[in-house]
Amino acid sequence: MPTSSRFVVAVHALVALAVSGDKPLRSEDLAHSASTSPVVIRGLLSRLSAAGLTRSQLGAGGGALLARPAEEIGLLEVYRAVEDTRLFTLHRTPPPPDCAVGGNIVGGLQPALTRAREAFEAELDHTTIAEIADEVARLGNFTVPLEW
Amino acid sequence: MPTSSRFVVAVHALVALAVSGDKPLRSEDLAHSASTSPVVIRGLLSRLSAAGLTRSQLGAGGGALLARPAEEIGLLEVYRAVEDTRLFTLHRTPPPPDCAVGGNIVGGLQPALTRAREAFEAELDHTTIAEIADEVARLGNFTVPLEW
DNA sequence: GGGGCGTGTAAGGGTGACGGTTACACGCCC
DNA sequence: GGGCGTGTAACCGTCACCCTTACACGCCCC
Repeated sequence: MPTSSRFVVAVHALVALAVSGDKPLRSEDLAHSASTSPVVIRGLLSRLSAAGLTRSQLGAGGGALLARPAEEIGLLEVYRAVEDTRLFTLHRTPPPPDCAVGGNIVGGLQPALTRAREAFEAELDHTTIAEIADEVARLGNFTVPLEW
Repeated sequence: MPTSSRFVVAVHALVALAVSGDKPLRSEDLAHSASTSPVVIRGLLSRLSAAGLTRSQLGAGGGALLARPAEEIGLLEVYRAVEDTRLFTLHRTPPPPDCAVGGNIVGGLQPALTRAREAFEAELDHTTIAEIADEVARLGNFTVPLEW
């Protein structure tokens, strides 16, 4: 399955906003930085602002800003805000309920799948946009906020 | 993205084989139990046998069998055997290296993504086909091996 | 030893999500 | 008020997934 690149691009955009500080960034700027199109970025920002992670300033000199300090934005929130797909996909058509295995496999398997998903999410929740931004600044040898 | 249902269907097939005991099951039987087609099942069995989890008996009365005790087959092995997609998809086209963020985001983000993937895989590795089979038998109120 | 059963694999088609593009209405700052 | 930038809809190309059909091969049973 092609999983979507939305999560990584959304983190990219949020890190760019964190690095930018108080200066709003246009969707065109973010699109250039992430090698995608402004419309895709605006679609992501639409979801992120609905989740309370960003806000937008209209008009000339406008653009996107973080709605909260980068230290308070965890990767799990970002993941949930932009990713539609589930970690596991069940049978395309449900198995027959009158089958000994088919009728009980979903119920029997679900707890294990849930545990794996929760372990995944808990680990994502441990990291914040600020940590990623700091690491990017360290790798790129620059300081936050960065003047473009 | 539609993620693939291969993992769940593969576990379904392996649980059916575990429940069946020594009696080989045809791809047609497994397909019926999982509400899919025999060709899809054979494609999964092909991957599972390549991974050393199942083996096949040709000819009349033939079918698929577990190559190892169900207690020794972990869900992570199954996942790796049949699933092609990655948990995270990076930018469709790589970000520009000369960008302060674009040039370092992948390197800065990778460790967090790896930790999440490893937590996910470690949790999957804790569960075996035998445990799922036991739970299915409990829910279905039957005993293993089951006569069909 | 031959007939038939069952596997393994390839090819083609339908479906759905994703990402890109174009287009356009609205709101806000200069 | 003019222009900048956002927000959203519509359309399209692409790709993985799953299903179906088809067929060659290997093995068991009679």
